[in-house]
Amino acid sequence: MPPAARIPERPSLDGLEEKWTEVWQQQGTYTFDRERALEADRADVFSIDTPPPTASGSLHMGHVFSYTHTDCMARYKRMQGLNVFYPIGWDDNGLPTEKRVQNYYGVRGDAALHHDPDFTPPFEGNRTSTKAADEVPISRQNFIELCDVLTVRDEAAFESLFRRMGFSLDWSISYRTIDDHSRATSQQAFLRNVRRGEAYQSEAPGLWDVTFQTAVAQAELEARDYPGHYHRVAFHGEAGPVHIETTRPELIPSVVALIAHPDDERYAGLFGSTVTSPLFGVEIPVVAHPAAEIDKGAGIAMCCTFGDLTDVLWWRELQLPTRSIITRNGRLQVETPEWLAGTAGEALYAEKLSGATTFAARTAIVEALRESGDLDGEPTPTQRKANFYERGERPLEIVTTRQWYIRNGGRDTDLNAALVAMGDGIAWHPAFMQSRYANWVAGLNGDWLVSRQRFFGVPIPVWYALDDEGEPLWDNPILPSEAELPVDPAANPPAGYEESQRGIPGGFIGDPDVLDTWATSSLTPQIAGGWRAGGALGGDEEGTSPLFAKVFPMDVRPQAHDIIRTWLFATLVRAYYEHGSVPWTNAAISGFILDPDRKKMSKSKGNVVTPEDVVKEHSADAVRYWAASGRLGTDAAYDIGQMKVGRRLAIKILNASKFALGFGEVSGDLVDQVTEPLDQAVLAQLRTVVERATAGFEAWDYTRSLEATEAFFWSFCDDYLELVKDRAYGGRGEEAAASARATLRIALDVVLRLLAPMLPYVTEEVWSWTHDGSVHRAAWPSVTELPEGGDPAVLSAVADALAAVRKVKSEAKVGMRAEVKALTLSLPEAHRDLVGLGEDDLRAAGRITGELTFATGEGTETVGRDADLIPVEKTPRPTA
RNA sequence: GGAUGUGUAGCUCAGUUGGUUAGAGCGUUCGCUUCACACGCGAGAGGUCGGGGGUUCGAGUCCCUCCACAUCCA
Repeated sequence: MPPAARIPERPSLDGLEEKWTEVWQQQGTYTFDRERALEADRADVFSIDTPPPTASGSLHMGHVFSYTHTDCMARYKRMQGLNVFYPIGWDDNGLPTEKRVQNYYGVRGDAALHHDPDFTPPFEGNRTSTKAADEVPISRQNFIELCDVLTVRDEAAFESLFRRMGFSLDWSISYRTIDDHSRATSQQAFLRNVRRGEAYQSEAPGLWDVTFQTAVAQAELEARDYPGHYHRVAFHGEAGPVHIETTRPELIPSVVALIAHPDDERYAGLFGSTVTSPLFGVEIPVVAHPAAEIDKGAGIAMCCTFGDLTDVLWWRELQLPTRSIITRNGRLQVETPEWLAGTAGEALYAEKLSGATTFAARTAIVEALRESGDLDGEPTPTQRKANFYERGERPLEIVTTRQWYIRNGGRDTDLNAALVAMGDGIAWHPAFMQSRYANWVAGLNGDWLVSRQRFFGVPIPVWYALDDEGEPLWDNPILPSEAELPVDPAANPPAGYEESQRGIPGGFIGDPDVLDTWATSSLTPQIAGGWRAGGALGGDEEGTSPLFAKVFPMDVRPQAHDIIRTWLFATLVRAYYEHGSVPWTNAAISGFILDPDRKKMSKSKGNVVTPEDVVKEHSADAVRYWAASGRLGTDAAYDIGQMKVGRRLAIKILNASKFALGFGEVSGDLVDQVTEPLDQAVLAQLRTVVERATAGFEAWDYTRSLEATEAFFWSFCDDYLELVKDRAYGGRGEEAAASARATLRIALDVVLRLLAPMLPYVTEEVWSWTHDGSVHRAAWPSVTELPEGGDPAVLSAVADALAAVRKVKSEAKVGMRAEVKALTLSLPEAHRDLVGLGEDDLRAAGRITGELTFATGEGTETVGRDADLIPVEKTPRPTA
């Protein structure tokens, strides 16, 4: 079909997204070529460790922003001829999903309940109450089933948006972090960590969220201001009372020492002596430790097991006894602690503290302190920093539990240094992001806690044998073989046991916990790449898929900077252990989206806009244009204006292309037909544009590439197209017309390809008018396809002259169609011959019908004067 | 308090190793029905480059210092 027949009468952006999304899917435009990858070198593949979005409800502009950045690079690499491996995953396991399921269905997981095969949830997204008390407790398995249902539904909505945005993902390579393959991969990696000693279990005090009833890792912490009161409380020493100030008087029953700074002369005399606690009369030592802050409160602190992380530090370094009273549900333990037996406070504990919340216990203790006279003055309000789980609303408690850890350099300086050094094996975009990484790793102070007391996660693949007393043999966990994976120790017995032996002496128990979400998502390169064969990549191989070596280490990890400490770091740790290499050779770090007031967009601030509406209103190309205007590492403003600019650019591409292709057929070798100096000049300019656009992408700076092409395209439309219009219509003979038509076709062909990574829809539409294949599979433009020679200065000189003509008309307030009967152009000496080379085009574009004289002017500007203008006769508008 | 980044026109941003008169888009003002496009076209106004000091023949760019903002970590 000739182009003329394919070009629509009135080109429009409407419907392009539906049309091309469908075509791309049918034709497998973005399909990774597995066979080719297996036969070719690793360098033939460009593999992307796509961030799996958390499928917990809604997408935000940050997704659209960051995924567009990656997609621009993916499309560039594809046009460079690389076999692009661009999988898509969904991070559906973990607490966000559980919370969403809890709220959506009005249910709560309860490990003590049994599976109900006929269970119907009480609500379906129509819940009016959000009170925990109104949630129906259901079994672990029922809860997981609901998680599965809802995540699949959410993922479908995500997919629809991602397709509409034109992300060139290979939808046939997909995974969910909770699917069989991901669970097996995660468990396999964890078991290898266990067998090599990189993972271990430990019973230790750790941060605990009493709302979610789960342990929390350092990376999930958030320090927040939390209001409280300082209580000045007297401890009793031989030489009189010692006053401490505490915000947590309810922990007085668990006090194990009073601690002051070794240089603090106020307390020097007390070090080595003992005091007794108020109300309870427990004898405790007064000791020195440099972590005590001289200028904080009274300068002497009570160390409890455990009020905060400093208590843990003192307890460990000073080898203090353990007197824990806070339990996993955040309440004080019911039994009166043994160290209080026979004390004055034994009755107080039994009557007022047993099973109390920390809040109630505080009230009871303060009241008792008042009565006993140990409270000095009234409590004074204070703001203190308290540790919160990032998704929690109550301060974390510290509870001693048995948990699994993966060594991450937090307790081992050699390992720490090795992991920091791993950052050198990655090209960071932008480079300064590496210091954020190094900073975080160097500041770690504990290993990575991976046990989570939750439901919708990858089960820790471990059982424990029970001795004759029914006590677990913690030190010899029973591990499954890799062939058995995935396993669920809570549902199935280990090899050699019957399910009937669960929980009875001589039998076994399963580890009840699941792995931290990051412990699975830190393996996305392995999951997507087939480190453990199977899954999305298919294949019946055992062990590792042969494809893995062709995609790993991957070429790029795209992500935002807030999760360098979590996702990026964790992925590095796992690759270091399993492969001794970096997981990817580039890290492309996107910034955040800020609202017009420069505040980070977030749900809690209520300033979130939904991408679905934005895309519908402005078009995918327009939204992509906005996103591509944001450089890696730079926070960007949510800017509708920029989207409108993008939309205008897309429409301009449609209209200018229709025009440029509409002058008639071209045939034969186009390059040979370019004979006019002005035409050679525009192609010479275009050579520079190709170089700059390519250099931009090579430096991971798609924005620079876009700017270079866009600037060329606008002046191409405003100046070149106007200049050659008349000639292209045939105004000066067939050969001169052919030169213009060939040039327009050549230039458009190049420009469309240069813009294709950012504006996939409009470029594909226009490309289809003159080509059969997809522009997204076309070769990235090269300077060698453009004719050599040509002087770009010819075009700029003629364009300057045309601008001078326009200015004359504009200042005379006449239309651009006004005829010029006479004009003098004052211009730099060097421009005169250049303008002469395009004088006929200049005359046509400027409607210069009379005498045109040139004068040598000062400076570099071209100025028109002594103009004799004849305005166009205004024909009366037909009255309607 | 520490780390990292940012500060250029009313707004959003470019400005590569120091080198003519600091650029673009949006917005604004004026003008134009121009046979691809009024979702368009043309022309204009608008900046002591956060403050101060220094190096240099020359600084938006390099050094010092201060200020403000942002993110992460204490």
